[in-house]
Amino acid sequence: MNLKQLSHMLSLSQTTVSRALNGYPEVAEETRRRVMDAAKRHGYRPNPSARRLATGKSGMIGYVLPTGKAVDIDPHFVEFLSGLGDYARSHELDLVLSPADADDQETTYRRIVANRQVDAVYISSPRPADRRLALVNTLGIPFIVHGRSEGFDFDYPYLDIDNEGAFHEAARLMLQLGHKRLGLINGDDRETFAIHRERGVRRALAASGLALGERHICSVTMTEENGYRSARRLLEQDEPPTAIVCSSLIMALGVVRAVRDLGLAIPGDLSLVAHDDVFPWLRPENFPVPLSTTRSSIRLAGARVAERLAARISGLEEGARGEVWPVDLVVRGSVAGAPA
Amino acid sequence: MNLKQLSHMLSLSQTTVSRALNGYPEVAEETRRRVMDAAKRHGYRPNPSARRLATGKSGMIGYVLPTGKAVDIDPHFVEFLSGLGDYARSHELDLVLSPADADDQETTYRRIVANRQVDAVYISSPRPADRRLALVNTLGIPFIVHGRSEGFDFDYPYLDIDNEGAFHEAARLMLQLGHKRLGLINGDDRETFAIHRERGVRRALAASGLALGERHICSVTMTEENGYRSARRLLEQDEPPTAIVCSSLIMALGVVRAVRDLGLAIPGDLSLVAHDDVFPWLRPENFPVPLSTTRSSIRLAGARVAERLAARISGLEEGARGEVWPVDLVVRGSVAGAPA
DNA sequence: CGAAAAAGCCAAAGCGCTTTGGAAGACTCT
DNA sequence: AGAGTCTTCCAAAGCGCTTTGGCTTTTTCG
Repeated sequence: MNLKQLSHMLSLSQTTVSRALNGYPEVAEETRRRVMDAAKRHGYRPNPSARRLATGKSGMIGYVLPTGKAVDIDPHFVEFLSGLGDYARSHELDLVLSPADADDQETTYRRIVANRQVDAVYISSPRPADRRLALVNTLGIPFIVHGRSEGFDFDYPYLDIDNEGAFHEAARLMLQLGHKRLGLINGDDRETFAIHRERGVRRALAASGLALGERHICSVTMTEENGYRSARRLLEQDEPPTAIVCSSLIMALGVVRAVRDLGLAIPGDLSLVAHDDVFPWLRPENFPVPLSTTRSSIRLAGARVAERLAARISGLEEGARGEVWPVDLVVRGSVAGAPA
Repeated sequence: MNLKQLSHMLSLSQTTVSRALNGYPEVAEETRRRVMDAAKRHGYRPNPSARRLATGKSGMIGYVLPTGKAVDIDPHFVEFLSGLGDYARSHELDLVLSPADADDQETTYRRIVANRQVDAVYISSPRPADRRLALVNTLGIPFIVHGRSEGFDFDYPYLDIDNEGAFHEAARLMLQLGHKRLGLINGDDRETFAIHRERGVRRALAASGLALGERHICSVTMTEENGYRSARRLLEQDEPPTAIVCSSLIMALGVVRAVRDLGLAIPGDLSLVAHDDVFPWLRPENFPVPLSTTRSSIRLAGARVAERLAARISGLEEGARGEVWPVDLVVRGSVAGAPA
């Protein structure tokens, strides 16, 4: 059932039927009703390919997926996706993932924009002066960044959590408990979120006249194994930290294992806080010692990004609005006063 | 730069240029070269929307993503996606995720097929007599199932691992080590993979004249917490199992925690084997006691599914070929002889 | 050498929608 | 009543590609 058939059986022109369906004003109310009614009754749905060709709009949002033999997709992605999908579903938005060589995403961005394959894109895990950001900005496709970049002379729309504030609070808590030597097990410090977190910790320390030495920072991809290695590196030096702030629950697993291997105890010998993106399958309260966390649901962020993308596509949102969500600090059993 | 312009500057008809580019035979070799050359030089790329409208082919593969407030996307998905994307990239295939109400995916399948939004789809986590499978089968869109269903009177193309064989081997190993009481911590037993795994364990036990009682089976969604609860349930009964086979590494984390909470030891009091889908961020060799696993890379499966989908789209693969991958049994420190 | 077959190219008709530029009729206003 | 203004609808022109059917020109072969 296509427009031609439908308009023919209504004895109307395609023009009128099309306008009636798309809510244009120049069609009589009664006619519109007739059309809408017939469309529903016959289950007419405009062919998206045709509509796309005519309008250039696709009704889809895009994401360029970096891939490669050595590239692992972040497990956070799936949670973000849950939220995104949840919103997108209720608005009949589809998401197209365009896999790209991790080292050459530009080609892919250019392609999907030139081809008008999607109406908007989102960018995640941005770095300072991220080239993708500059690119989509000049390409002129609506977009939203999940996270933040730095060092641009233009503003851009983003959704981020207050990473600096969160880690500032976490570190401050440790300091208040009397800890003097803090360790930071961070994610890849080429990404802005990690930079912000480190900044937060440094700021808290500075306020107490302390500093964060190079040997008290680890910056690694967030795997259990790296959590373990980092913890050992931190804890096996002279004057090891008595408190650690860690960028992910998965790494925290490794930290806990290392602590145990070293014959230490949490929170007796080491206080631990980790960032929790709220995975359904791994919960901080279920750690051997319930884990204190800075918590922010990445899933909600996904939903919000979808919502804002939809708003941008339909012109409801404009400009470079940045949105920063506060982060909860949830204190559980894994923190205590500094050992004597 | 579109076809019209390109053909005009070559003084050829659109027909010829189109044919030259798409490898049709009725064009002279020299002409084809000229065309290809000019196309490359001017960076001509056919507009996919137009091509779609004309051919009905979209160059994308689809996946219907079940969503909902209470629906969690499986973390395995992201690994599968890595593989899929890796292959898709090299073939300029995009993946479109169509979010659907988890309780009504049929509408979405019908939509993407009717709209010809994608050339093929894949289905994951199938259940016995899975309705999605029957649906896409009748809708006539090329598809591949990742996993298997059961109870249909038609065959279908799939890629699955030998879940039954894997868990049969795992259980047999336990039996050979003298264990008499086995526990199974399985995934959701409405899904075929879980059924197959249970079947494998039962078969191994039966061969030794043993059976798997209801109280020795847990069937739960695969979270750390459920792993913990299941392990406690199994281990706190009279005559608890001395060996457990577990369906995922994530649950195994919970099992390990439970064992520790109960003051037991692995492998002294309990032998443990879990299935490993090969996540980059959680590795069995890094468990407190290196974990024995049945191992199969879900990422490779993703790549293979993409490959086969591409083959189906281009007509290279036909029929209902099923492909079952063997599973490695990797023995590490977490298994030992049954306690006296 | 002439007829038949093959090779090489093209004009034009779709694919199914949106949108432009009117046109006809109804209504308002002087 | 006639001019001007809305209102409501329509024919037709795209959007950029593929594909059908046909038309020349060249090659093949008895």
